[in-house]
Amino acid sequence: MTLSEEDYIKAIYHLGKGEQAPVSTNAVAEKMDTKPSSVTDMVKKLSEKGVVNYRRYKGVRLTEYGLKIALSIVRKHRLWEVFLVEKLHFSWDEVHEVAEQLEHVKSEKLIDELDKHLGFPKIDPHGDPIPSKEGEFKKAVKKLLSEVLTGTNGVCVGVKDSSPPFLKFLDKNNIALGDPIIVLEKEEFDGSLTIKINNKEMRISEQIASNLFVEIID
Amino acid sequence: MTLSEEDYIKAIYHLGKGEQAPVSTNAVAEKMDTKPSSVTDMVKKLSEKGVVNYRRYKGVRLTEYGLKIALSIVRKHRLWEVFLVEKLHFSWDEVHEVAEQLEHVKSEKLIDELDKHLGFPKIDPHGDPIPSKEGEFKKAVKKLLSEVLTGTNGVCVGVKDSSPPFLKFLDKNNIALGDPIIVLEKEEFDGSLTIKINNKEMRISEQIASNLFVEIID
DNA sequence: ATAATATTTTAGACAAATCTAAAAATTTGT
DNA sequence: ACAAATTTTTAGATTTGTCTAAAATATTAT
Ligand SMILES: [Mn+2]
Ligand SMILES: [Mn+2]
Ligand SMILES: [Mn+2]
Ligand SMILES: [Mn+2]
Repeated sequence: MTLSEEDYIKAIYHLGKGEQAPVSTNAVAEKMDTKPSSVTDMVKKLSEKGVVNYRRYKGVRLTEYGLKIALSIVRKHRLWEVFLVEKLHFSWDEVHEVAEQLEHVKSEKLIDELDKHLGFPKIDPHGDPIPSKEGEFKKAVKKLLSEVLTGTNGVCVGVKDSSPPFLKFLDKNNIALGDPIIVLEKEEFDGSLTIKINNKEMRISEQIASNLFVEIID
Repeated sequence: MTLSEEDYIKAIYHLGKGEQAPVSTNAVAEKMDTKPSSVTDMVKKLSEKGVVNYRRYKGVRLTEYGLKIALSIVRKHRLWEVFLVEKLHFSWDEVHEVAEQLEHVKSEKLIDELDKHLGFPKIDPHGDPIPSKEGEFKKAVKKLLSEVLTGTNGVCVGVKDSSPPFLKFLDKNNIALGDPIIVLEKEEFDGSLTIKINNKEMRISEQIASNLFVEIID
């Protein structure tokens, strides 16, 4: 696969939320920052190659083969992210752009040895699971902070939005993955929350809460 | 620069042996495994960009700007080679192909941190010097084993040919960089040498000797 | 010096990935 | 149900990097 094909496959995978729903041409175009006409062309090519199922006007979805490819790219992307943070002291908001390039390097040995070098990590710096060589990973049981009940006791385990601005916001407010969180109060009016994190009380907006994943502790 | 442009710049650099001599179209074509007509096209484009000086039928040479770019690519290539050998347990004959891809990843921080992570190495696994961030490196004082006098006492410091077959040959015969070498005898007839390496006597062909660099110890 | 040979460039074509503008199909609203 | 709005596809053009075949230039040998 070319670099471009790989990026399309990954976009279709992410938009398909696992694999199921067919993905619209416009959705892919938006995610890839291209025009819908370009997507149509590429999707036809990927269909020829057996990577996706496509019927015009009906959207596109990965085949089993396509899903395998997608998972191998995601695996590479996330392993490189771990490498950048753990070994090269990147912060979690700086890794995406570089991993976006590194994920396309072709060498099975490279990625296997990298995996070993990193101690076979199971999640990336944003809390997302790293697929195994065989494409397996357990979908974490996590919920958006905005959707849990008042009084919930949990641990911060991931971010939905992993753009630099959001991640920098979390850093600035001393919120990191692994931190225990208690939801003290939910404000009806604007959806904002009062939480206790690291033994410190703070108030966060609905927008923040709906981009933070927690694992509930009972 | 695009990936392709970068590979052309690197090829012109290597063929130019430092920088001086103008490089022929055919030489670049051979090294890049393309057709001379493709080289002409690319060289025109690089000339527009100020990367090379080119006058038709007269060959091509890097500008000062072009040399800077070449050195930064060579730096990346060799740092990645060190990484692969030191951290990921690649053997020295496996690294070139992968470094050929990794050298094109764009991120200044990435390469600076990698350099630090590796302890600021000065040479790559094949004994070639790694340019500094500023493009400086000292040209090692090394000679081809085939060109030293009988009785010379030296240390194996590099290879001219770094293709897998040659490197595997050296591995198989227990010849590694850093090994002390004494030239016991030179055979007039076929240019073969009798050497003492690691306290073991062995005979090597002219072809081998002309691809091994030694640093002479007086 | 000139002919033969080798090298290099030009002209024209092609595949990949993209774009714009217009046409076709689908979806939505009344 | 049908008009309007939206989405998607097609047609045709563009850029990058490549190729083949032919023409131009340079080099070599007699
Ligand atoms: Mn990518
Ligand atoms: Mn990530
Ligand atoms: Mn390369
Ligand atoms: Mn090397």
